[in-house]
Amino acid sequence: MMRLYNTLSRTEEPFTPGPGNTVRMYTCGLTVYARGHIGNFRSFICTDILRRTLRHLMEFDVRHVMNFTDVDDRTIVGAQRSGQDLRAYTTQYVDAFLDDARALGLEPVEAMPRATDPENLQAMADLITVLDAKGHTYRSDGSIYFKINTMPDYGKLARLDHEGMKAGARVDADNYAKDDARDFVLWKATKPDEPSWTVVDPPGRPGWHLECSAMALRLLGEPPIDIHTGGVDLVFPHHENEIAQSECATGKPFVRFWFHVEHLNVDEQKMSKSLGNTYTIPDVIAKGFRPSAVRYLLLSAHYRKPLNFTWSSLAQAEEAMRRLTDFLARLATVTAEGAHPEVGSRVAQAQQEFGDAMRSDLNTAGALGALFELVRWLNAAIDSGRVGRADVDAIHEAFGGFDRVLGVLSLRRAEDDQPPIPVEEIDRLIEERHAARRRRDFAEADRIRQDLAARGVLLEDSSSGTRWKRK
RNA sequence: GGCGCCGUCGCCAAGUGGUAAGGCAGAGGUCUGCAAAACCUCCACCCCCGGUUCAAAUCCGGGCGGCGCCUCCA
Repeated sequence: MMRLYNTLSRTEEPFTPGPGNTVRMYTCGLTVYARGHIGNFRSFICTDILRRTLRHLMEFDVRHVMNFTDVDDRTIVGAQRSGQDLRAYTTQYVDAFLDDARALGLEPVEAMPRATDPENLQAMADLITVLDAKGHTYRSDGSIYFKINTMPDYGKLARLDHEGMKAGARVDADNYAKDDARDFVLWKATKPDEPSWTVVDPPGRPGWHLECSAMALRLLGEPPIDIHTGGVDLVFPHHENEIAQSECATGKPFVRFWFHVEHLNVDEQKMSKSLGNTYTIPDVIAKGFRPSAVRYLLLSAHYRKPLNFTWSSLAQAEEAMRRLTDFLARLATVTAEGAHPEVGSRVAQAQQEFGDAMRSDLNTAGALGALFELVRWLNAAIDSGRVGRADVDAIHEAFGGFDRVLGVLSLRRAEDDQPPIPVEEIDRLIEERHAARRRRDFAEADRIRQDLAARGVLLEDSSSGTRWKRK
């Protein structure tokens, strides 16, 4: 049994899918007005870990939808400024997202709808029609609003009370058009030079919250869906309003589990574009780090805790990964035949600990702890000759299982498979160095190693030969 | 003002009632042509003050400090 924290109840609850063995989940994806930064990707990576745990550890089927918000104030302004059509403008950021997602090892999801896809706009129009019929809407200045006071339990997710909002002294700047400051727009009136769609009367463009409800209900079927994910900043108003629209339209609970990922901070402050403290994957690569290290760092802390990003912690992640990959590479040096029962039982113990940690509300740090303890034990066993080829097969299988959940070792391996120097040249230089060492010309041997190191390839000698790795 | 998250070794980070996982960095050793890698040893009374308990980092109360949301935001 897996336990998962549910924002709706503010407690950890046992998780099982709804009817059948299929988990239906929805993730609020990126607004494609700019390249996503690693703060955005923290939430996507944590969601990916959730997805992988459900699939590969719990062995559920998963139907996972992650959307792109490709129409809002920022995308419209961006498109206008660049003189591009909205679709063309947003597509470049969709593509950039897909590149970054691949670099970070995100599993492809079952559907990635865009808000402006015709079938999604139609779904939004249908939702408005139902909400109209049930008396949850009103029109004002060409926009269509959702009327909060038609929903008795509005606010159950964020648990904000009206009094608190009033005392906050910060009120919506354009609430003059609304009956109640808390009412939100379903369908926005557009200015003459803005993109507009006619599926709804009056023509206009989608409100942000409406998109997600429409796409989730269209692509995931009968509510309630099992899990809905996003960053903590989406709890209010976005997710609260999704609940309002969806539940008032369908008359059923919208979502069973709300999964929210805490922020990635920089200098103890939220990483966000408005603060100008963001880093993208290309930024990280330009600094000499690898996407796998970013993935490792972002998954190494619990998803419900704030994580402060520093270049130093990224470097630490890089080193931690190196320990794991060095160990896996070392397995190739084991040549003895046979199997050792105590290796098998130690591996099984680690698998148990790993699974227990992940099932406990995705305790990735605890799971990594189990992994490193196993690595130390196995390294010692190899040192003393207590590991055979048959054990190595079992070890590889176990690590394959760990990595189907973490998705970081294979990512690292894929990066390592693309060394800065052609493999044939590395092999040739290693051979030359061997020759030099055989004639005890250590000056030449060291020169070759230093030359390779300067070009990003490190050599390690051992009794079973020399192996290379990327710096 | 309301709703939340958080404060554990130099750094990162688990643990949420029985006396502190793991990673990085550091010190000493083993191994080694050198260098790595690996292994061994060492390295924390858990923000403060009360309380509950045989027993608290872990529960309760009160502080102090950091952050987020309440307005577009992963």
